[in-house]
Amino acid sequence: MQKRVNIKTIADLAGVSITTVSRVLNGLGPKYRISEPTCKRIFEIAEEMNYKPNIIAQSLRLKKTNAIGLILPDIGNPFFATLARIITIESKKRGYSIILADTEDNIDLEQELMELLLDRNIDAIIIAPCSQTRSHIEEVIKSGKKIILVDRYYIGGNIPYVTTDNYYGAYEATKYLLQNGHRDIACIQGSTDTAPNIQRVKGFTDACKKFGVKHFKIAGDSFTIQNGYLETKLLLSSSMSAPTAILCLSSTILLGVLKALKEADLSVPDNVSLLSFDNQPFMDYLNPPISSIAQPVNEIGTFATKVLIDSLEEGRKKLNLSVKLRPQIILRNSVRLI
Amino acid sequence: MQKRVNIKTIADLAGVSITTVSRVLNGLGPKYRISEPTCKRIFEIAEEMNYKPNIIAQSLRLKKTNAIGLILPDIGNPFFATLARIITIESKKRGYSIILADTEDNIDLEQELMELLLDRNIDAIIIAPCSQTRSHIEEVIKSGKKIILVDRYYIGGNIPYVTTDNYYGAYEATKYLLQNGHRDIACIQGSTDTAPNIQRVKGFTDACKKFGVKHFKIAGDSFTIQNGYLETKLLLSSSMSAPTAILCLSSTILLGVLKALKEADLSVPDNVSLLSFDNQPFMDYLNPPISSIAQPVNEIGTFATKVLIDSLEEGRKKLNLSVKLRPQIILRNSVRLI
DNA sequence: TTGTATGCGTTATCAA
DNA sequence: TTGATAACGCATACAA
Repeated sequence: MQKRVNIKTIADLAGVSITTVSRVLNGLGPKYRISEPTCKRIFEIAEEMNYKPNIIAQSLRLKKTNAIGLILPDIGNPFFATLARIITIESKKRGYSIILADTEDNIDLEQELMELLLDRNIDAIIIAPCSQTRSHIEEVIKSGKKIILVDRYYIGGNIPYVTTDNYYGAYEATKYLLQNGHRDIACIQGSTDTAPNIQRVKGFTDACKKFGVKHFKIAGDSFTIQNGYLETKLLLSSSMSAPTAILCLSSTILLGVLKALKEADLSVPDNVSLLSFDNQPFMDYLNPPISSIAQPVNEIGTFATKVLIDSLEEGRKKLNLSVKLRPQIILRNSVRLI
Repeated sequence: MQKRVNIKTIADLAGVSITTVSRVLNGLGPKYRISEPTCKRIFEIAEEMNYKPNIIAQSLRLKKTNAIGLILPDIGNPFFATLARIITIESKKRGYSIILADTEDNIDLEQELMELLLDRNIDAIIIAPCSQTRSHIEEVIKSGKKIILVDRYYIGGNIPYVTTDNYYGAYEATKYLLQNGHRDIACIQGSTDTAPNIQRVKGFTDACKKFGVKHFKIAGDSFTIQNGYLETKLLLSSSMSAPTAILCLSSTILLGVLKALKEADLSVPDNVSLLSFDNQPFMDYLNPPISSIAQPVNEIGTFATKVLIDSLEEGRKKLNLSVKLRPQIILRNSVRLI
C-alpha cells in the first residue's frame, strides 16, 4: 500500500514550497504570477505521479465536502428508486457525491439519519420526509444548511420543495371515474401524514363533493403492497356494497389491491374499476392495463438537484421555492363506463 | 450559524487539556485512570453543549471514513433498487454510510466513478461492475482496499463476490420449458459481457443441448425494456418461424417482450410461452401471471455487506469468497404445455 | 493521572 | 514572484 503522493512530495521534487504547488494546482499560477516553467514543471510532476488531492483534508480546511445527503423513505419503491437514480446522476455531473439514507418511512430513523448526515458535514440535504413532523428540518435550515424537499413536503411554512401537483392529479383522476358513472368510489391511501397523500385525498374528496357524491370511502395508511391488500380485503368483506371503483394512491397499493381482487375472483374493470398513482412500465401489461397518474419524477429530480446546487454555488442566502409539477393521466383500460 | 463546539471548547470549560477530553470521550478514561469526577464533568459538558466529533477531522487523522462506495449499473432497475436499499440499511446498522454511484452500465463512467469514490477515501467498495473489464478493480485490490462484487462478478480470478447461481437458474428454467414440450426457444439476453448473463446463457444452452434441441436462438444485448422490445420484434418478423417460448434474462427485458407481443396480437401462453429472471411483485398480476426465476436479492445484499464490514473490522488480510446463492423458480401461468 | 506537541493534507494569511 | 507558517479538529507518542 504505497503512500499516496501529496503536495509536499511534489514540492520537494519540484524544489518549490508547498504553497506554490497548491497555488499552481488550483489554477492560481497566473494570479500570483508564478513563472511559466515552474508551473509547467509542477503540472508535469503532478501528472506523472498521478497526484490526487486528499478530499478529506480539503473538506476539513474549506468546510465543504461536495457531498449531498439524500434521505428517502423507501429506495425499493420504484418511484423513489427512479428519483434516487436521477438525483445521483445529476449531482455527479455537478461535482457532488450522494450519501444515501433510507428511513423506512420512520420518523425516528429519519431524525437519526439526518443527524448522522449532518455529522458528516454534507453541504446540503435532499429529503422526502416521512411525515409532517418538521422540527428537525427547521433546525437545519436555521443553522444555514441548504435543504430541499422532493415529493413529500410540508404544508404551510416555507421550506422549499419540488413535487407533483397531487391535488390536481387526484381531482382529475376522480373526475374521470365520476364521468364514467361511478358513484361508489373508494380511495386507498398511503402514509396519512404526508403532503402528497393529504393533497390527493383532498382532490379526491373535492371531486366527489363537486359531483354530489356522498358515498365515498377513504381507507388505508401506508404506501405498501400489504396495505393495499388488507384494505381491499376489508372493503370487500364489509357489509356495505363493494365500491365500483378504487383509486389507489401509489403503484404499490395497486399491487395489493390486485392481489385481493384476484383472490375474490373479481375482475377489472367488470366488477371493479381501478386507477392508480405512479405510472410504471408494467401497468401496460396488467390484466387489464391499468390507467394511472404519472408523476413527473425525472423533472422533480433534475429540477430539485439543479436548484439546490445552484443556490449552493451562488451562495444565495436562502432557498425559497415551492414547485408543483402537473402529473399526466394515462388512460388505459381499467375503468368501465357504468 | 454558531460555531460548532469542538474538544478545545470542552477542554477550556472543563479546565483540562484536549488530550484528556479526547480520551474520556473515546472511552479511554479508565485505561488512563482519569479521575472519576473529571470524566463525569467532561461527559456532562459534552452532553450539554451537544458536542459531536467532526467526522472529517477524525477521518483525516485516522485515515478511515466509515463510508462505503456503492457502484451500481442502474439504480432504477428494481433489482438494483432493492439491493441498494438492503445494503444501505445494513451498512447503517454497522455504522457505515453509503456513497452512491450509478454507472448507467457504462465502463468509462464506471472507472471514472470508482476514481471519484477512491478520492473520497472510502473504506471499501461494493460494486456490480458493468463488464468483464477488471483492471481498475484489480488495481484497487492491489492497493489493499477492500472490495466486494454483488450480482455481477468476474469469471476466473479471485475477486470476491456474492451472486445468484445463474447457471442453475437458467438451466432449471430452460429444463422446465423443454419438459413442457417446447423445442423452439429463444433467449433474450442482457449485457453480454457480464457474468450473470454469460452463466444464464450457458445454462440455457446446456439445457437445450442436453435435450437434443438444436433450434434455439440467443438475441439481445442489454437489460432494458427497449432491448426486449426490439429483439422480440426482430424475432417475430424473421422469415423463420417464431419461437414457441422465450426466456427473458431480466424483468425489464420481459416488459419489452410483452410490449412487442401485444403489438403483434400474440397472447401468452397460447402463442408464446414466457419465463423471466428477476421476480417482481407485479408479475403475479400480468396477463397471464408470468413465471419467474427469483434471485435471492435480500440475501445477496445482507451477506455481502456483512462479510465486507466484518473483514474491514477484523482487519483480515484478504477478502476471499465466491458465493452463489440458488434462485427459486416461481411457477405461475405463462408456460403452456405443448 | 494529566498534558505538550506533532501530524493528518490542505488552503490562506502574512511577510519577504 | 515565492515561501514560512498557522489553522481546520482530532488522536496519540512521548513527557512529566
